Amino acid sequence: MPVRPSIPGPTIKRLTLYLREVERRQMEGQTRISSGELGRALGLTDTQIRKDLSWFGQFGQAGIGYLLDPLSMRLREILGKDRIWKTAVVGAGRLGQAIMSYGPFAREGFEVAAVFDANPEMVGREVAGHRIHSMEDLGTVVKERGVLLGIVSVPREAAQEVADRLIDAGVLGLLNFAPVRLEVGDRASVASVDFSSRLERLAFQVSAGLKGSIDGED
Amino acid sequence: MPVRPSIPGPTIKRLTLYLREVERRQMEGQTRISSGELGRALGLTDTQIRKDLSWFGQFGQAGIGYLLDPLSMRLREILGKDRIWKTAVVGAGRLGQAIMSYGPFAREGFEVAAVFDANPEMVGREVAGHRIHSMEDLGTVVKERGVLLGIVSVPREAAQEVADRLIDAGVLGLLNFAPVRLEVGDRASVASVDFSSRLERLAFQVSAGLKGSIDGED
DNA sequence: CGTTGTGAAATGATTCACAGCT
DNA sequence: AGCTGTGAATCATTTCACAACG
Repeated sequence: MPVRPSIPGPTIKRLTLYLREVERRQMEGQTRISSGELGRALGLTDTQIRKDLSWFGQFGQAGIGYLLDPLSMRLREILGKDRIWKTAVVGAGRLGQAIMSYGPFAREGFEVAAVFDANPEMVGREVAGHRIHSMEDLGTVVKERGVLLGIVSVPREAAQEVADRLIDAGVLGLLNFAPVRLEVGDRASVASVDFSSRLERLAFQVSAGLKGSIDGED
Repeated sequence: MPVRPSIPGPTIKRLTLYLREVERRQMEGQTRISSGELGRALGLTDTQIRKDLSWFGQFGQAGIGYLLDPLSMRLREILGKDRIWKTAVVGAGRLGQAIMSYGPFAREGFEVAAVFDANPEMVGREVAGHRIHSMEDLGTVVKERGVLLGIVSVPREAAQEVADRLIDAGVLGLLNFAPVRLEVGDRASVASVDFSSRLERLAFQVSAGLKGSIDGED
């Protein structure tokens, strides 16, 4: 993985979108695509796409475009999707359940390897094919199964402690759904999904009369 | 709402975090805060916070900091949280249910005013205190109840059609959970929560050995 | 020709540095 | 002394413009 200067965050985000679109088109039997066509599908400019890809070498053919097979393979490799990521879901409430049963999850190279919940009534039950473990077993189960990523879907108050325990057990990355900043120092990577911040920003956009998609962030 | 030049997207995102932190401290009885203290809590610099706030006038007191009461009031006003936003949830699967029963939702000025699902077995049932309506009734119910925001928690394939129907019914903003770009032209505002893109970016961060929080986007 | 790849220019956002208020 | 508000400088990202290629 030759990544000399550091790749812009926004580029990484778009790479995930390229891969998704490319894979969809592969399934439909398409074999090539130009940066212009891909851009139209995703609401981006052709230049942006070529610039993003140029960070990782040259995969296109001038006058033709990109072949989908090598492109998707390279994107998977860049994004670390050429392996299976074992994840632990902590918090088996409605959100945790929604995440576990999210269809694309498994197909996209992520495996729910363990599920934990603090509620004694949940422990032992099965949700979406996964047996729920007690929080007390978190350390041992996470280590035993070689879990690398943790999904934090617990209430705000419990999030930091869950993060600490996951990291102590050897987890390298956390996906945080709680509305707090997790303090992890340099012990792990953190990404957040902040549902209510997003909703608030939507309300702002509407108030301000801004129309169209305004993602980019978060 | 005096907003002359256009406010940076990242600023708006941070404003939602400021408001959240300020409100928490208000509940704890605190009455003032400096940009430095707020920054420390949120992992941001003091300068950044002052610059963000400066887009909306001057609320601070040199030598003292910011008074929490006027600050939170002004932030709510800026973000459009000085009113109740009626929302419709379309798709009452596990994700839709998780959203509806999300505690902070109501407290934060958003009201679930209607819920719809395409599955006939769901229609008529109650989830988290909300009666599920048939998709056929979407247009009439949304209009009747004056719904302004739509939450799209349906499978990818159905998302665009749901978006179109919500917009036709008068909805001004969409919060999209499906992994597609919704095409809305200038008929509405869209914000997306892209769970799998986030997870993929987390995997990338871990592969690349990048530590610490890396949000910002999405 | 249509399309890629990429330096150079333009735009956007953050950080610096400091004047000014309490 | 402690802190805000802000223009100027820096840094990051996007867009432009165009040479090179099939």
